[in-house]
Amino acid sequence: MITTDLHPVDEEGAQEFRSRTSETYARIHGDVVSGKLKPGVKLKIEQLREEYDVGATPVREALSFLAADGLVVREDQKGFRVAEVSADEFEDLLAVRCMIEERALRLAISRGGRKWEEGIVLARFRLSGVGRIEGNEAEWERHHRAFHMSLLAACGSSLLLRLSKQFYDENNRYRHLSRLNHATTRDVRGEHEEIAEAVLARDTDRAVGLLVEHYTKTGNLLRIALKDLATDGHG
Amino acid sequence: MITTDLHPVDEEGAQEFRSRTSETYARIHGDVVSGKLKPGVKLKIEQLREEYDVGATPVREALSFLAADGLVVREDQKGFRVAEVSADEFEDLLAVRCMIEERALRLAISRGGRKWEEGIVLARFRLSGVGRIEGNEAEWERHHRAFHMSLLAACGSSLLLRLSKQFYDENNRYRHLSRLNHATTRDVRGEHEEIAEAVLARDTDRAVGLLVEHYTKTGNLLRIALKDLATDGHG
DNA sequence: CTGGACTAAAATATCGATATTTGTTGACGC
DNA sequence: GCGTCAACAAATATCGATATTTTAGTCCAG
Repeated sequence: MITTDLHPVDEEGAQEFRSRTSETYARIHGDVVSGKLKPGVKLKIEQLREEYDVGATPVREALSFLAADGLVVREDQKGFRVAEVSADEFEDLLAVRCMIEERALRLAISRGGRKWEEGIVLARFRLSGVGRIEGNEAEWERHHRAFHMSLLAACGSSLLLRLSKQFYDENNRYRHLSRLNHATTRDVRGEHEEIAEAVLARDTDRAVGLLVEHYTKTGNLLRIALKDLATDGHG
Repeated sequence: MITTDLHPVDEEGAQEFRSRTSETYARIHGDVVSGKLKPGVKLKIEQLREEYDVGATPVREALSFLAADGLVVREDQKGFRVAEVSADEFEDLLAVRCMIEERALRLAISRGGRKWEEGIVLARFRLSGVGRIEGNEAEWERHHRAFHMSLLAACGSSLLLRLSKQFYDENNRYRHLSRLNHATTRDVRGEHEEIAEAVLARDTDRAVGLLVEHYTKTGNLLRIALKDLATDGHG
């Protein structure tokens, strides 16, 4: 297992953290992904120190980790800032993500066993259960991430899983920044059902096709929203 | 540009660092990749502090960054240690790396222009110039990395480039750990020439085939060496 | 012996303070 | 005016010291 426990929660939320650094990492990570911390914003240590009520060391450590993740950019002697977004970067991300997840999904379908199937069923059930009524946003987000990861869980490659999670989060940031409601725009729930069915039926090509289409559809919407963001978002 | 300047040198070596953190990161990174710091060993802050003559903060920041890179593992309240290696992890790495580089190479060949070609020619020349006589190891390593990256440089995807570099380094660690001499075992120089020729001739399929074969060959040797490492390396 | 609980030592994680660097403002000379 | 440079202010990077947690060792009860 290459990954470190600094990474955000995978399944159940509301864990307790064993270090200030982990907690601070999770919080900043969440704030960047959710768009609360906007692209390009300067991340002043003193400010974050106060915001999260913690010392400078955990803040700097969390930011260092985030920098390697790609969500934050560091420049020596000039501190940290939230990574910029752009249409080009997004295209790049989407394409690489599709490639990674396709591979992971194919492997998972060929290798996955009973336990993997049950994980998908469970994740699908949870996701379908929580409507996106306001207040449940966070919970829906968590279940949505868990669902998508459950599909790949049995791929047998910790590297592919790590990358899938990382890119999921990065893509998610774009979605939030575009204020794209996701669930309201299309029949996302239906798409999830379809994907889950295809996967569980071991219909590999169909599953991959649906998954990539799922991402591409969102991508197309994001692409449009990004243009607006680029034009009026300067300020 | 998502990457941060903490990453190790890409082209010319012997740069000066603008912060203790960068320098410490580069040094630890080098020591892990070169195998001087062996898999599983505990990275005690105090010890590193002394070794690199630097405070605790830069050390911890560098380690946090390395943890996200995957070269180091962190466990809350238990500090850092060098990431373990295993045959399985290596297979995983090799497979993902081939996929990533294949994509990057195809894109580079289709998109690359005059400048990209010149970069390859230059890198090939430099690599061929420095024989692997003892003492030149470091220089050869640098040119070798630069050569492989020059092939992909024009792929147009900063993400693919970032991943390629990361996986190159990780693969390189396995090579060093296996004490595989690389250059002596096969006609590696010839392979590099062949690859460069195919790439410059824009013979995409051949280039990809050669590159993947190049990695796979090394992989096969590493696989053997790894078994030995696993059996007698316990100590 | 064996195992659990307590103690001492080591190492981590964290804070508060300081030195260095960068950014900014405004006076001065051209 | 306009660029330049110096002093000041802000922020970063870094250190040294402290609190907390883990680890190792030891002693006794069973």
